[in-house]
Amino acid sequence: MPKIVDKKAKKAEILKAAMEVFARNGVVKTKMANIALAAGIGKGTIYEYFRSKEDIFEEAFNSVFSNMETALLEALKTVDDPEQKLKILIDVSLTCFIDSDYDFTGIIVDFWAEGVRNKDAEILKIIDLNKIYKDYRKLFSEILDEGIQKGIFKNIDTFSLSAILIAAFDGLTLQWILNRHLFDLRKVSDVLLDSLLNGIRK
Amino acid sequence: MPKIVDKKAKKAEILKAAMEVFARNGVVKTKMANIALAAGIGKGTIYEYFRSKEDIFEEAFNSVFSNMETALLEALKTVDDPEQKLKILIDVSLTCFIDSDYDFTGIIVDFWAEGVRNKDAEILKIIDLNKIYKDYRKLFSEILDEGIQKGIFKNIDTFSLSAILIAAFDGLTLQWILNRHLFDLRKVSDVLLDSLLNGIRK
Amino acid sequence: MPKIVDKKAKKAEILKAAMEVFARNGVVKTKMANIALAAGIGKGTIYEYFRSKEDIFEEAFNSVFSNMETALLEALKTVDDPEQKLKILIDVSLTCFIDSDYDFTGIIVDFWAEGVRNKDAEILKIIDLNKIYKDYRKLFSEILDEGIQKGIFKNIDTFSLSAILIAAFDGLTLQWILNRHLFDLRKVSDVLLDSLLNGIRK
Amino acid sequence: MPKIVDKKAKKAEILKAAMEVFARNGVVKTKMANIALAAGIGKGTIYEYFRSKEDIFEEAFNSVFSNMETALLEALKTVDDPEQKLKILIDVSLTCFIDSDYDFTGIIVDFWAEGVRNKDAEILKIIDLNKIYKDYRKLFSEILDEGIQKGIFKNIDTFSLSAILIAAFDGLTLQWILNRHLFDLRKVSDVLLDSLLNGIRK
DNA sequence: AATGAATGAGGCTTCATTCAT
DNA sequence: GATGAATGAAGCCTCATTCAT
Repeated sequence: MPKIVDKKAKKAEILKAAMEVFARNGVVKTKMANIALAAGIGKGTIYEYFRSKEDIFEEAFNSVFSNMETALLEALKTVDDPEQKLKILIDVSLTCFIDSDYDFTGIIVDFWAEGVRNKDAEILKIIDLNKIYKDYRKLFSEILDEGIQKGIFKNIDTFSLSAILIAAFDGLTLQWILNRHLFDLRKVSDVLLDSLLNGIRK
Repeated sequence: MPKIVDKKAKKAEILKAAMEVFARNGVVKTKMANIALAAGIGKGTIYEYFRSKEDIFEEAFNSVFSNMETALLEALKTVDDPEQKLKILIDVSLTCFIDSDYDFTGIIVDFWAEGVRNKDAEILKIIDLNKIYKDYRKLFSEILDEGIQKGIFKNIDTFSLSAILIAAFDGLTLQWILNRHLFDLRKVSDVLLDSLLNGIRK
Repeated sequence: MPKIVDKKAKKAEILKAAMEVFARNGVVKTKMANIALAAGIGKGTIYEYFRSKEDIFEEAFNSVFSNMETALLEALKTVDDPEQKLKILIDVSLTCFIDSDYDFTGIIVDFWAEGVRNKDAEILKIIDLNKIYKDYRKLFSEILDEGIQKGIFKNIDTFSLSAILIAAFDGLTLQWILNRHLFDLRKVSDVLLDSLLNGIRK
Repeated sequence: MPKIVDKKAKKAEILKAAMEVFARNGVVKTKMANIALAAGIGKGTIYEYFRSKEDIFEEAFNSVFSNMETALLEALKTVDDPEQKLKILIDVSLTCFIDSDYDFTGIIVDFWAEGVRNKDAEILKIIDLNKIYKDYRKLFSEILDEGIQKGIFKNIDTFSLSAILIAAFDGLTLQWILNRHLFDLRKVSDVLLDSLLNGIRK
């Protein structure tokens, strides 16, 4: 009988190793040999679990964002108040970036770079950053709409506000990545949300 | 009698060609041959003006941000009112992104990705995105401070506000890059600035 | 009590599977994994019966030609008349090519290619196409000699005639492999043999 | 000014080197490194002249057969008599095989093997052995038809005869490749043609 | 000064073979 | 005996850089 291996677990292990290397060196500069070394396996073994380097990237990408989405939707179920929902949305998003097992903030910028560059290419179907932002904006605007319906928020342009809100958090994260000692991302984010809520509360 | 060549002009020409290709294809996917073709010269000639591909990237990076800084400082001289200064700051920044001779929004994300990744490396001295953001925040916060001093603005945390403002513009630009038909970047930016000014005006 | 396996039978099974895949895809393009799959066993198991891929090829090669030789010799026993013997020789040869359980005409060309290339190498002892042709020519020329002795055939150069006869059948088979709808190999072969017999009969 | 190179000549040089290695080791077993070594250039240089290994194979293939066809058609112009034409056809064909600058009999079998295997694949358009045989048969049958029309030959099945004739020469060449000392290919070929002509002359 | 032909280090991927179970 | 997970040697190809002209 052959060695029994939990293929799923091992694949996840390799993926984790790959993402660590991606985060450290960037996707393009990451060599299959690096991933193999990081995963403690041979180069060839990677191909037992992934078809290609691009395949790894794709799975890493999907993993990050689907994990995030799952976490977001899960967390949203726990509360009912729109203001609380917004707070949760930001909190969970930040947790994904900051408190992850390993540091994958760096990888996100790479994903951005790759996603932006490939916005017209065929990879678009795989790494469709545009769709991800669309979904993310929808998540925000639905909460804002709900708040308006419930009479909590003023009658604001929820689309623009969602875009701006997401933009601000993205941008803050970027600056924070560059120098984590400069400010407490969570606190500044809270300030941002509070200012926003102050501005839109009836 | 040797051929007389304006070395500086030719170098600038090559750099411009390089940035066009960078913008179109991304830094990593850009080959020296592409740059040579775009510049209408031979591959070897590039090395008469640049030491390496990385050297070109470095100069491109510096060129973008020093040009932007020059443009910003120049424009700021023309007005006195802090609110006008903020408006100008946004306006010129956007112009750099949107209305440039050639589209270099894509290149920016590459710069981000490269800058973020190299935050700990020795290239840091060359591609020091952290410093660039620091300078940029300073530019904003000085205007905000000026407004506070002049009694126009409330007594706000100018550091955080600068960071948030820049963040929002960065993030909006990113979303806009991904789908330019989604919104008018200039208009949404105006909305953002107006909301901000409304919130901080005395 | 260890599992009892008829090693010979299983080896033959694997060989058969290998030859099917060889015939379908060519020797070089055939992977050990393909053979294992076709044989319904694990990759590792192949190595319980064969030392290497080359070993399989060698056994396949020998199997084809020794089977053919056995079949030829067996069939020759049933008749006495030289003309009938020639007819049988052709008939059985064609049967080996055409009516085999599985199509192994393709594999033959591979054998040719490999045999020709290795005519000077040490594999020569194993895949000695030259010897095979020698034996085959001998088979023909002995029948022709017998015919001459019996006064049925003219006093011809039996060596050359054997070579030419075999050559013609090989070549026809090749053309037929390339386009089986072009002609009926068996009929054209009959025509060839008839013409020959007409030419050499006393 | 850069080094001036006769690209066509160099490409031909590389192709020649490649064919020598193909002939020696077989197409599949030939590595780009072997070709580079044989051509006295670096591995990378090959790619300045050929797109891929397959491209080299294709050009080699076409070169062999188009050269042969050119030589055949050229030679046929010099004579008028159908019998002479057949003699010339055989003579030039053999010259291509035997007296070539370098030994490319081996490569032919590889081409056969490759052509036969790929008879259903997309390479078919490139290495269409079937078409080559068709053309070759046409060449023969037109001469035979001409002979019939001129009243020199009996009213024979020219298609089958062409196929058989080509087959016999192919097959003889194969046996001769395996052991060149066994017989004089040219003499046996003459014998074959003479027998044939004897059989079909009115 | 300018060039582009030449290169080889280095990357991705394949696959025959091994070996722990 | 049987297996298939693991492997690394080896192959194809790319491309930044060099250098002879």
